[in-house]
Amino acid sequence: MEKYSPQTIEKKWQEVWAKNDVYRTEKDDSRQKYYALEMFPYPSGNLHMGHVRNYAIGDVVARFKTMTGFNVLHPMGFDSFGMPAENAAIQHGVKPGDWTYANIENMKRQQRQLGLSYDWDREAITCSPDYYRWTQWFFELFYKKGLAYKKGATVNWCDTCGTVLANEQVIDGKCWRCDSEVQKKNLSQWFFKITAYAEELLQDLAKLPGWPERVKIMQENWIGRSEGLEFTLEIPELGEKVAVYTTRPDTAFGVTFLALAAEHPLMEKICAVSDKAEEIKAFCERVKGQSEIERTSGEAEKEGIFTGLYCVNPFNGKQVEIWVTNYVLAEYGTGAVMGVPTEDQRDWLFATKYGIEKILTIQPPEGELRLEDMQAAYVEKNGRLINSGRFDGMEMHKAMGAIMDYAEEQGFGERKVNYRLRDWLISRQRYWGAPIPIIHCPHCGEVLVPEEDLPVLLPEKVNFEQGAVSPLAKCEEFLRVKCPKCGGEAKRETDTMDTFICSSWYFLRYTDPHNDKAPFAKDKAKYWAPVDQYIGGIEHAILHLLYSRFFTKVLRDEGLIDFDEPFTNLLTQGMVIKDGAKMSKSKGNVVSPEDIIEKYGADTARLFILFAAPVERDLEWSDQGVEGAYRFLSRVWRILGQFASAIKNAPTTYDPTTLTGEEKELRRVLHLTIKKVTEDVGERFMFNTAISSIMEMVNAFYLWQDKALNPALAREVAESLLKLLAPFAPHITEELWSNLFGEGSVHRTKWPSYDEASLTQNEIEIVLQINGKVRDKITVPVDLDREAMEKAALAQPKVQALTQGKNILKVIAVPKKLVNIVVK
RNA sequence: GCCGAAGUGGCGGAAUUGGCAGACGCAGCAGACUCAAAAUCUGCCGUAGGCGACUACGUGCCGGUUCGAGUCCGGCCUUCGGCACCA
Repeated sequence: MEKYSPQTIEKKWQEVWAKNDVYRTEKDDSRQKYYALEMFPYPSGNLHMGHVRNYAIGDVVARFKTMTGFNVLHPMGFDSFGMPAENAAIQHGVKPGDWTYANIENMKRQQRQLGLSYDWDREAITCSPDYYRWTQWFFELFYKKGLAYKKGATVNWCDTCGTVLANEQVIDGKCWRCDSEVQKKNLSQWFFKITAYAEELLQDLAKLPGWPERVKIMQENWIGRSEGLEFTLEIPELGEKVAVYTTRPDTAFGVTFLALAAEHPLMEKICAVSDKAEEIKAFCERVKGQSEIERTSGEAEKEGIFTGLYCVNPFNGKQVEIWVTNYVLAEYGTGAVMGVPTEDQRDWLFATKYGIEKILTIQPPEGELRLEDMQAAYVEKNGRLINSGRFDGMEMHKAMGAIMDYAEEQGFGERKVNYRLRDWLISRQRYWGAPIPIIHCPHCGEVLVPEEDLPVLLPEKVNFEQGAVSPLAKCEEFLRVKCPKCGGEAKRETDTMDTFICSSWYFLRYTDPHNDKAPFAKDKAKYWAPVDQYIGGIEHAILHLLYSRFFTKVLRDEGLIDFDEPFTNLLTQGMVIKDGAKMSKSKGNVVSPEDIIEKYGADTARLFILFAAPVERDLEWSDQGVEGAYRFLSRVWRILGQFASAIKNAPTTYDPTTLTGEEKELRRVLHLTIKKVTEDVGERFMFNTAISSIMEMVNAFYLWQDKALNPALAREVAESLLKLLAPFAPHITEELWSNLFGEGSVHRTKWPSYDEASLTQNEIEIVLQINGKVRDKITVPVDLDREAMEKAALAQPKVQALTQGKNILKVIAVPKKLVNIVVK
């Protein structure tokens, strides 16, 4: 027999599969669909192990679902706009498109080497004009629906990348991609109004039982809904009112100062009348210069400056000092906060530092708080009100409602729901993105590019010079355009779109990838979408998944699709770790998938990655573990080779009752394995235990290597073994299938079912415990009842010896499991 | 600080509903085969004590519930991930 040679057989079958188009999928209303999707990659140049893990998991799901009878959609594409392509252009003079497409070709080659069951005919590449035409079309849709708008904003600016970053893309004050310090800059920017869907994005998390709880919690926290009271305080000296938002209206009588953000709109008027105007201006400038991270860091010192002005607390008429501070954010709430030192720890620290008055307004249920003894604010949410006028003595939760009622009756406040979520800043001052299809006309203002003129193509001839301005803004040929409305000279918008927009709808494009009349046909999307199983890294738990959910809801409201949520089930895979740290070039612990494939083959790489850890947990890479996976596949190769001639000549059907006892046991193990693998793959996503049970079955098969085995049973074992292993190791199983059974592909066979009757055993080993400790084991008939079990247990010599002279208090018998004798 | 996840042999991990802790694999040890090595096959492999049948201990720590706890409850500790002055 020939030796197992993955290099030869893998290449051979990949060519056969490609030639015969075996993974091509078509809409078929007579069959139930299943949409399996892995997050598409950015074409950085090479696959890493994280990709391999992602695709291996997805491929098992897709192949398993195909074998169990579903019409499976399993596509792949590339999220191919983005900065690295532009950086390559700047640094090496390569065109971003050339660089990107070369990388795509290389990564596709590596994906093909893995033997993944993709329908490549459905490939979506976001930087292709056929694709971004529709990304622009969606922008126009959002614009027409009032969900895309422009506003001046203080934005996060990354000097290295020369672009604006969304708040969500700033990590620790640094650019999420290049890691350099983020600055503040004021620019006019395009936004998508995701906040219009805040409530639904929050509520609909309940419609996602197939999502990991932790992901839903992260999204919930990100949306950050709070209920509270917004009320206004008068500033008599200015003849103005200032609004504050609070989630603790019960503390409203304890307000002793008002804290304003440095960016607050009233600042100018305050400076006009304050005799400390210069100081205040200087303070505000300094605070604005600080990065958001500096201002919001937990360690940062709370700072402020008294404006010399006062406002009036409408609840008790008390005069309240107005301060400007560094710890109040302009973007959240109203940019002004009521300061209650006794019941908010930040306010406590601030008031203590600057000697501001403190008024205690809540007493805990037990004991008495005294201001002079307090070392920190009382932040517990229970107690009764004091120093709060008519609300004195009221339980605080009741008081919240009563105080809000009062504010609404008096007309100076109203209940309000606030969200932490901010609108999505989509403008990028970059070249390598989808151009925003807007024309700025001196007469007509903002004009959408007519639909028939889409796509707005990226110009080929552009200069890439290091600098902060987008190459598009310097490209005359792109810039100059006639106004579609009046025909006069006009200028194109030069901002491009955040790449998260491209990836917010790609799963819909896969359902109808070649459509040039629409982003997708409604009937095709209706058949295939939503995605049944989405698989990807936890790092996308918020941004990508939230944006895709937002897109889905807008498209649903437009009538393009008829479902609320894009991804019915979500699987978040763990990272691939080596030597205790995530694989990365800087740490020098990278293992190249191509090297592993070259040495052991794709089947080994896939099998190891799926066997070494449960999919949701981090996976520690082990070169020796890879060896083990290779040894296992070689074992399968050898044992099936050994039985090959017997299997080929064996009858296809037989009567299992004619088997010998030992043969029946082998058949029992086989059917037990079928049951286990079916459940582990189909219901639990426990691929590691599925593989281990296949290994156990192969071990049982191995015991027969030198013995005569019923050839029909050998055939049944071989057939089922290859089918069970096929989703994990598609090449070796296809080769062996072809060798043993001739025509047809193992991947087009029906998943094996198990014979319940074969699983039953006549006898079973049960455990005998005394006081919960295992003392003996006996073999009994499987259907023995409790009473007989007790009797059998008590008759055991060892049990008798150990219970001699002791009181038997109780005997617990659990059929098929154990007997526990409680003695004293 | 808040939220979330995890903690089991030398290592990765298993134990699905409260019922034999350590499946499967890796590493290690011994043997078979071989002139020899590799490959392969077989056996052993939690800790301590014992020649041994065996005994005691053992799932991060302390307590509880239960005939019985890795699993449930209460309180801690550690590690990892996310968020972090959100009013």
